[in-house]
Amino acid sequence: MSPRNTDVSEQVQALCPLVQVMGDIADKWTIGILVATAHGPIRFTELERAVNGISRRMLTLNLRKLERDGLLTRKVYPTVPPKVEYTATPMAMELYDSLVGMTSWAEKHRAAIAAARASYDAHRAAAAVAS
Amino acid sequence: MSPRNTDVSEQVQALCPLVQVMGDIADKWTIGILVATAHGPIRFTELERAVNGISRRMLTLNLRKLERDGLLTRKVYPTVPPKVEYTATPMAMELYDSLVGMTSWAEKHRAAIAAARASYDAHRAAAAVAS
DNA sequence: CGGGATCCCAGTCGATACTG
DNA sequence: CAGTATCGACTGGGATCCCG
Repeated sequence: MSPRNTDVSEQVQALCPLVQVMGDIADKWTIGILVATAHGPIRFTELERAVNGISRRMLTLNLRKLERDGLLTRKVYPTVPPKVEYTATPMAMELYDSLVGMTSWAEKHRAAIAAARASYDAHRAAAAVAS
Repeated sequence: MSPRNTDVSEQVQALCPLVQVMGDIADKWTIGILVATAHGPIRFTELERAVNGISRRMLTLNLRKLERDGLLTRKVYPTVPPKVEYTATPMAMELYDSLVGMTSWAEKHRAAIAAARASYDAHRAAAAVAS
């Protein structure tokens, strides 16, 4: 075995596919990409604009990851200039419903969350002064 | 303006609270913690075991983040030894339904995902040999 | 147009040790 | 028990250049 015991966590990952899968889905960009692709085939540059603030590199990386997981299909049209379309698979469409639930929840409660943060920060600032 | 144009993304973050909120929720550990806390008050060490593979540090960090966002309440019992309970707020309970949807989706499709990965990797390995 | 390859910094994470 | 503090390793992710 490896001298580093870092692989304890690797073993956990191996034993728990759920964590593995969720770790892939529940990442900063994946949700946005999935939501963007769920409305039908979409091109690379369209995605780049659709997913607020993502870089070309991260978009590519995430698209590959999702393609690998079988959530997206990549269709290349050998034209000039090239054209590539990404489409959500049925499996991804199933997930999409839960995703919509999350985003609508976020939209509904974002004001409350902002308020909670402000309150929390104010409280901690006061505590810092008192110290 | 700053010489670096890195802060373009910072501006995007500021303009889009949704991305901000989702970035917090859709992280590797948050989902697990939320699911674990949704079943009633739960103690720190119980959480540590419940959330598969999380380190003590990350647990603390995430708990603070969720508390700040108003999703968790932290109740301290000044006993010896100390006892701290974390409870999901109503807002978090609303989110919980979508979370369950995601995890059950993951559980349902994890085999298909594993197969897709294997197929994808095999395909790429073959392509590498052919090069 | 849709990437791949490389560089590199900043932040994040895990391991470990210490504390009330 | 429930954290905090510190440190080093790793990596996410932007910038940049290039290619079919």
